[in-house]
Amino acid sequence: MSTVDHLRQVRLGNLRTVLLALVDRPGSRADLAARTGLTKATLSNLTEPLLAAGVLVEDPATGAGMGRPSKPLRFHPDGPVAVGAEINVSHLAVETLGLDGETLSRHLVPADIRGSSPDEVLDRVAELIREHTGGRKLLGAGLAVPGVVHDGVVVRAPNLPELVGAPLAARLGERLGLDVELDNEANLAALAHLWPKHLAGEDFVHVSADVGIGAGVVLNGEVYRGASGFAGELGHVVIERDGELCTCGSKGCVERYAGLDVILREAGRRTLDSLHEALEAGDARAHRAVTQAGQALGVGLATLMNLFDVPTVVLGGSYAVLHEHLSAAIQSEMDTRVLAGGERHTTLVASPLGEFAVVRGAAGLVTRRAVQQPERLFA
Amino acid sequence: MSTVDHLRQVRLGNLRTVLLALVDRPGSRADLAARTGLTKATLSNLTEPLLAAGVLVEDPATGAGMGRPSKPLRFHPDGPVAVGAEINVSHLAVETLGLDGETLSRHLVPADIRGSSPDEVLDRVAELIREHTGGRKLLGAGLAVPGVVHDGVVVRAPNLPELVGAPLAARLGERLGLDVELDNEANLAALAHLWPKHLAGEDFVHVSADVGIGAGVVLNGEVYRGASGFAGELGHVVIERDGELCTCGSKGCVERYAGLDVILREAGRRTLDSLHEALEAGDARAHRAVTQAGQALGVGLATLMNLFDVPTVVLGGSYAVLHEHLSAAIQSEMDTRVLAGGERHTTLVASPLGEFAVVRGAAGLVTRRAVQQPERLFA
DNA sequence: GGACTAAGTTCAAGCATTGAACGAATGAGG
DNA sequence: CCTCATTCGTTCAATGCTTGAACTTAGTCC
Repeated sequence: MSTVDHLRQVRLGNLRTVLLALVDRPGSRADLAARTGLTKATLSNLTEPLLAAGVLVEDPATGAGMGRPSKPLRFHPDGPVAVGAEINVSHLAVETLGLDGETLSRHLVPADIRGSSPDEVLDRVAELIREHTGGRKLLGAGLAVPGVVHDGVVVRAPNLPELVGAPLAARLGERLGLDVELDNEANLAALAHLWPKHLAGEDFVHVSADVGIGAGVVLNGEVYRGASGFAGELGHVVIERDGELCTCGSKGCVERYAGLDVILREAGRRTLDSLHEALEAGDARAHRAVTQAGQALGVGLATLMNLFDVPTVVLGGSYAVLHEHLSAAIQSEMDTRVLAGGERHTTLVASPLGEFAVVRGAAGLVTRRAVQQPERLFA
Repeated sequence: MSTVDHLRQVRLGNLRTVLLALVDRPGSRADLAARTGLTKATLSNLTEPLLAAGVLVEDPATGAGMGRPSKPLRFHPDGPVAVGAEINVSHLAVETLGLDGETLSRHLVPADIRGSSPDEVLDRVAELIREHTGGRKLLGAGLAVPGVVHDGVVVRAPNLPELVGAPLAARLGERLGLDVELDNEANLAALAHLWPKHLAGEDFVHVSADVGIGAGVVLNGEVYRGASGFAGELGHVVIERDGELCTCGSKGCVERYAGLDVILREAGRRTLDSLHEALEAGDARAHRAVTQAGQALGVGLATLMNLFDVPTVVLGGSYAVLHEHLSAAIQSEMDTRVLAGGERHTTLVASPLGEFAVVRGAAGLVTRRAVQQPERLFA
């Protein structure tokens, strides 16, 4: 720690507070001072370099009352942006996100990834990113994969085993000349519900079924990843100790009863769309399949909630599509199995984000870091 | 924030760092400067008021080499101390703990609490505390109860329902004229393995069976309590969705298979001691009972580890007593059911703390807060 | 006894925030 | 049109923390 490092930390902390307030909504220096608890003097001082760096812009004065009109500050529309990318079994996706939380562009392209080498996949991802972010200054990239990630490397990916072991973050970083952060799709889908806008509170679990079942756990406003990235493996919560054998080696895992493949098979359908149509048409077999899955998922979620004590469950991915037909069974199991103290409720909601939740989270990883480590904005 | 509050925060933060270093072990100003990264000048400055307040003492110079001999600083043996108390179904306990982590006294008295009113119980606790802390300056008290705590109130206590709803922390505080912190015995037993000494790393679960089964979860060096204090309810993790009905309303909870009462019943024994003797003597029925419990507990723990991703499980309470006969079954279930990536291991150890883990944790709550909020030491 | 070494203290310098005073820009009222 | 009230934004001296270098102290080594 050099002489002034401590003071510098204070400044960076205040800068973070100001940026967080601006993510919430634009505001004049005086308004931001009131909202952050800092003084007007400090706000002038802190925002000056951000304006100079082109991160913020000053809007023309708005004279909507007495006194000198304020000049609201907001993120510069041509300022630096973040890009998120998603690698999945059957598609690639990219999204560009501004610091203000606005989506600038999003694209999803079908792609059969299975069998491709990591380098082939990364080439396509890099191309896709370059294609859709031309000209903008990039803060960095977030990359989502369907697997467990630790230290920038995929350590488990039952559905895309080719990716295991390769330093994807570093390799994509080389291709793009950017910092790249790699994370699990479940964690990123959860992050998308937390940043840049709180869509489900500060404590919740986001559950989705795409290939396996993944839960992204948000505790105290932070995605919880565990000591080695394996946290939130809801798919391998045991609900029947002597139940069906799972690919993971255990028995009776939730995934064997509530995985999307199981639901489709039991319902006698090939695709999620076809299943959804059948449900809307009142097909009994489809309803039975979904109800059974909901019950299994509800048992697993009840266990999760008794361990994590989070009040809210967000259904995402395929579960969000099915939620009208799925929620009752889940809720019923949770109601009887989650410990309740007094007025405690468990809330079950469907994600308002569509199929772009994961990429949005990937991009959010980057904008969030930029705000939390504001020194990066001046680089 | 007033003018100098930011600077004061820096100072308090440094004070905390220094105190943490001293909890680790005593040291001279120069040594502490090296360990904390602060300068000798700052260390002189920070420790001066602590010496003046009688929190620290300066030992006589130790001339063990060249140069001016150092005068090690350590916590004053007559300085302020913390007291912990435990209310349980069949006993009360108190422990006095110094800031240096040394136990000054500990007492456990059998007591049948069931049926007593909260005020009666608190009277006895207060008397016990006064009796065993005479003359020492107290930093505060920690109080452990076998139940879920939220905001200083017990909100669930299946085994001591009388305590539910009463503001125990405030009431004991009035009696003693001290700040009192209330917490769950499972959380406090876990804390005792974390503070003042790390006995099991920064991430672990402490599991104990006294009446129910409680898990204290430590994530990133902090006890995780959840949004409303219900976190870590391992006893109500479901291992058989259609299993035995539990008092909580659910079915197939771990507690119905691995609770101490179940083990004793299945083993045909009345007390833990008698069970232990039978196990040592090679009694087959006792071994079967313990093995079955271990299997059930192992399934629940595997689920917990797949959700929290902590590397270590500490067996405490009755489980610690039985661990030689219990561990194999638990470990076997965990080995097949916990997801593993590469070199990941799950470590299962017995708590080195005896029956005083809970009170020690209760007292630790107070010394820990004193170190983390050093301004309290000057009050 | 003198040189050497390391511990602890003193002190001017540096720096982010603050609050008060000040300047700027507008609306209200006569 | 002019003045006053009002609010926004800037300037500036003061504050109090850590720092590093210089200094003092208290021992060992030869």
